[in-house]
Amino acid sequence: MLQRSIGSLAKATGVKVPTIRFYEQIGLLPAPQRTLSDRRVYGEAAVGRLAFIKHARQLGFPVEAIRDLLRLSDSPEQPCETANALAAEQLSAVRAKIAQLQVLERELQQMVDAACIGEVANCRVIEALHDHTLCAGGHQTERRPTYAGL
Amino acid sequence: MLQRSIGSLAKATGVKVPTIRFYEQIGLLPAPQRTLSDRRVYGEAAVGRLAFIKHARQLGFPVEAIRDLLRLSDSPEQPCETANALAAEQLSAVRAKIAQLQVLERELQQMVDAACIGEVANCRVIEALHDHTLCAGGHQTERRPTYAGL
DNA sequence: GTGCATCCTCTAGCTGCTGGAGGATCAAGG
DNA sequence: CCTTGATCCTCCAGCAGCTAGAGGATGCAC
Repeated sequence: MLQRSIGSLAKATGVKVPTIRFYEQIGLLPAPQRTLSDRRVYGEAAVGRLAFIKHARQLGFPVEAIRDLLRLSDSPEQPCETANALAAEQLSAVRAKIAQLQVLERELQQMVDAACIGEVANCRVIEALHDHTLCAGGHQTERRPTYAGL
Repeated sequence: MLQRSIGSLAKATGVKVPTIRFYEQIGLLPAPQRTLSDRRVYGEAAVGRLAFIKHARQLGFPVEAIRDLLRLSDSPEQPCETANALAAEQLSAVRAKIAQLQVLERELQQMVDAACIGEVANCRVIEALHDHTLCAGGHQTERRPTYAGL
């Protein structure tokens, strides 16, 4: 069977070497075997697992959710409701983020549309930032996002 | 003129006390006067400045951009092109983020639509994460975003 | 005077990596 | 055999933008 160094695994998956070590450290990737000189040696399974992680991260799943998804993936006889729930949760987090950004987009658009040519004293952008009442006021404070960093 | 404690300023602006101290530390807010017992004392100007910062943060402006905007706001005889440019830059950053999230939204939607009822072995969600070719592949790795954290 | 709120500084933690220091090891060329 | 450069190791610091806690000093009302 094929054995890989960490650099080879990095090339195969497009995940950087320090990131792979980081995933091992936080327990997303199992600690691999080592050579006599303490170098990590990976089998083919690691490629699949790391690709899974990478894909999930690209979709914005937080690490804790990926941990759950990997556990599920490792035990295929389990019911898959949890996986569905995690995906649904992530979807709604993404949608919430989009909606929030669209509010910002509208307000920024207004600022940019009203852009002045003169001095800062008459600048609409600065003015709008000073006077919150000029905007729709729809943007949120958004502390402690419930789910993903995104 | 009205003098405020840090707690009062926090209440007046909706910005938390440690955050105010943090803004002072990174130089967004000037260091205020102190009482004999070393407590911070703010004037009314601080309310306006902090509200400005809060609003800009809500709009997703990164701290460095806010620093620039505050400098501009402090010297109203300057031309306001920089302010316009910062707003435009922020707008395009927000738009880019929205576009990226919409790609994720579509892919997650597909996953959720295909959600299975049985075991993980047949779970579409897990399968989609394993097999990148099942999705549009449009999502980016998005390392080192050029502008805002958002 | 007693108790609680508020303030102070300092430090560490959050997420998800990224990069560097300082050193060991490996493989290839001369 | 020796050198060179790539790769590997561990550990630690840093990014953004806060947030929270320790441990202690005041302030104020009853």
